[in-house]
Amino acid sequence: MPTPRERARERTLAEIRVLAWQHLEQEGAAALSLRAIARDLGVVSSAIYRYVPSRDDLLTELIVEGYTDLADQAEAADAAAVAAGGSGRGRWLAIAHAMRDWAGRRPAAWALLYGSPVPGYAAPGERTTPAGTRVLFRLATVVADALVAGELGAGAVPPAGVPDGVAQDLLAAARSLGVEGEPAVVAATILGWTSVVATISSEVFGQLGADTFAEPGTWAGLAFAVSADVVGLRDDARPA
Amino acid sequence: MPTPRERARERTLAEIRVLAWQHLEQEGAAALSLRAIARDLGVVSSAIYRYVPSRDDLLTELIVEGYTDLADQAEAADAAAVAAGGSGRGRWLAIAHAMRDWAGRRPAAWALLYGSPVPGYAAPGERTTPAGTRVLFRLATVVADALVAGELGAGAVPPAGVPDGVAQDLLAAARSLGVEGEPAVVAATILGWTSVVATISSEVFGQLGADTFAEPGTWAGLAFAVSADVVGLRDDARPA
DNA sequence: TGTACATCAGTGAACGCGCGTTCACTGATGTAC
DNA sequence: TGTACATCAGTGAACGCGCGTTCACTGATGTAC
Repeated sequence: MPTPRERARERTLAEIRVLAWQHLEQEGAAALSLRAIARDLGVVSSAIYRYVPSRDDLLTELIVEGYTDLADQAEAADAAAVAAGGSGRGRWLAIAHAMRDWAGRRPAAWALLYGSPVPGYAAPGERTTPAGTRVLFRLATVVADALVAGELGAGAVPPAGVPDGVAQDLLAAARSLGVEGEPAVVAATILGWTSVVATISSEVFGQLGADTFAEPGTWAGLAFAVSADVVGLRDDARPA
Repeated sequence: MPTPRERARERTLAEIRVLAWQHLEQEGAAALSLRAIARDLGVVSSAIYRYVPSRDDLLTELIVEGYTDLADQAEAADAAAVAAGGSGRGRWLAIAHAMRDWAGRRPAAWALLYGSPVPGYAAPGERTTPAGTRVLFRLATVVADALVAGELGAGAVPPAGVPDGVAQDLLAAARSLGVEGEPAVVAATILGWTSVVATISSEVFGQLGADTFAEPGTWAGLAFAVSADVVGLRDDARPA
């Protein structure tokens, strides 16, 4: 049973995280400041150091939290698709849309994870990688399941099209995620994932021009469908 | 004929731009500081204001310069491909590789153009858009030329796959670039371009894990080839 | 060619702001006897 | 149940740093007569 003091500490820590995310959403990662958080917390600036070792450490924690939240959403969407009897393509699209929804709700969090690096800060890989690879791992699982189920058609990467060196690297990368697969399939999965991330980023960062699409969701849907094609995930309704 | 004073001014302005790029390359856009530039210029901080109206204005100038330099490279690569009798696919790949080379040489410049937005700064579209759309325009031209030459096979976007609303938006966007085309072709072009940009960004920003690929260039080559497939640019040697 | 005036680059001080982090301290909460 | 001590949240002052921008100024360079 936690003591009152411990519960107060937990509450304060949670509030710090909430405030940190608010600042991040409003001013971006580079502007995240412990002093500003202390101000909002109604506490003198040095008091923050009772809860957070340093600014960079807080940033790392937020990154891990962001990856975790995103992955939770993506996995929940996938689980729902599986429960509804969705095909591999359906699962892929469900994950992509869940990622996009998340990014739309938390644009600065998306920028923190998939935007340009924060100047003067290097994320410690050993803390961020486990959470950071969860979504890609799930997508790889979807593809692996589709392969087993015989749902995987020809993707955009011909088996003979993967140079030897790249094939080696792909197999190693896949193995480090705990999945196995043909180099061409792994390559197509990574390309598809890159394409999903890029579609979302271009929308969140406004790179296509903010007013190009009246309904960005429709455009994203088209882009996601193409990413599924690239991977080779055909639907029953749309055989290869 | 420029007076000596005018020439000195030009030289100082040029030196300011060089120093600004150096700082950008080293610390990122958010850390770009007029005071630091003045220091490097060997001049008191306020003297910068004889040359630059404000920090944000300098940033805008650098963005335009970056887009311009990138587009120059891309167009030169395309022109060389044309001169060498390259196919549409060859031209597309030449442009993609030129973009990647440029990004490799100037990673911070790439981040400035295609990374997450600089906090607290909003680029004035009327100054950046003309330079910013040149590369996409060139790619669209390549696709249009390939269509005329009968080189354009089926892309990843089926003509019936483009929802009406999106088709409208695509035609409008294409027209604003000064090109015409079927919605499906325009959509595929934008998707291909997005994919090229994403491939380069993931490499420059280290999103795939810095050490995933022993030869990142080979991976990029594969990704670019797939992007050309998405657009429908088949080679003589690799018919659809 | 020489002089009077205008232009302009660069100076130095200042304003007001923000930041991360350390340190000795007060005073309340929790714990062991 | 009461007392003595340890733990810990929060204070307030300080260090040393950086930033953008303004302003009155000096002194050299350029121009018109």
